[in-house]
Amino acid sequence: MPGPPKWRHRFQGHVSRWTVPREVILDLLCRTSKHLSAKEIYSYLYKSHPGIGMTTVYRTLDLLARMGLVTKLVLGDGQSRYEFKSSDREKHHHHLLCTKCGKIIDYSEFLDEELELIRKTEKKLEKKYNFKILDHNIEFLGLCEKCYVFSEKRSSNDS
Amino acid sequence: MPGPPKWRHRFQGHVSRWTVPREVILDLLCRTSKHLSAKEIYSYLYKSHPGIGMTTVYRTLDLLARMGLVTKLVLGDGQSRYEFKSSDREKHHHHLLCTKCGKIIDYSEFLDEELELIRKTEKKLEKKYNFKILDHNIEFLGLCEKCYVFSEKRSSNDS
DNA sequence: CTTTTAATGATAATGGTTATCATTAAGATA
DNA sequence: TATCTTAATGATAACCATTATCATTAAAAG
Ligand SMILES: [Mn+2]
Ligand SMILES: [Mn+2]
Ligand SMILES: [Zn+2]
Ligand SMILES: [Zn+2]
Repeated sequence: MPGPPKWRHRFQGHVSRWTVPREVILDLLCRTSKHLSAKEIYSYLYKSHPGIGMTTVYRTLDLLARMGLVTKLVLGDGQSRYEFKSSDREKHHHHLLCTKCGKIIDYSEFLDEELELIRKTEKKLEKKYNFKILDHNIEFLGLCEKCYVFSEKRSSNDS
Repeated sequence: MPGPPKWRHRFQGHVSRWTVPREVILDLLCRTSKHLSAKEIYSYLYKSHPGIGMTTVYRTLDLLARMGLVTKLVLGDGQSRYEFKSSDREKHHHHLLCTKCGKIIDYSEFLDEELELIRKTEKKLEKKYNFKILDHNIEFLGLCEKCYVFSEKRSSNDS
């Protein structure tokens, strides 16, 4: 337990020991806005903590996800990605996903209306399907700016 | 090309040959409302067409997805799932996903308001992020009826 | 029917994730 | 602070969905 156990209090009731890998992985995720894969996290931490193994990265990410501190994104590119899940509503966001290059854009504008409708829909769905709704995913798929202009050039050349 | 080539016309411009595996896989998907994995499709077809290999199932599903006839669902349970994507708007739907048992519920009620808001949001996002939106995913995560009552029993026993 | 070659399918390879298990170290105790 | 208990770790192997290879097959054109 070297350094200030910045996140220890969060672990009450979830696990019995607050360890270096857990501190460091959570700390990395809360400092970045990127959507990191396990391997990327491993590679990044290797510089400062070469002792941490891949297995522990996976186990810790799974733990953090179960605790609700981290969101696991499964986007179909072969590896899961993880992002810190801030508790304050300001940072709640949804995603734009480029199906060509994999780019991920967070957006949090226009959410007020969106979330209001979601609440209403959730209530109706919970009642109709006897389903306890705990979270939602909203993502828009398409082409980012770069990929779009590229595909336009191609289709004009293919004439 | 045994039997009526029910789907052949759809392939114009996409591929040069309309084959038995393609016909049979697409036919299976359009007849079921389930969300089938590649292995499930392979197993099912094995009864009537033992010659079709797993590789072809994967290749065909990928083709159908690129053609827009099928939707690929990546839900994080280790295998992708596929469902027929009807062109008529009546059958457009979103999903309720049970994070405990993996159950998938299609819902198409309450979509009018939802889709209207989506259109508006899409326009704003396309403008702001120079992003060409082609599709959307909306899913609600939680516990299905069975898994919810089970978790309630457990927590009351744990007192 | 013959030809062309897109498409197939048996097989091996890939790669992300998980299971094993001996070792380590967090936190409790004295 | 030194010692103890055992949760947690990490090296390694195993798992398994998906993809790559390549010889063979069969759509469909002539
Ligand atoms: Mn994000
Ligand atoms: Mn569905
Ligand atoms: Zn892109
Ligand atoms: Zn369930």
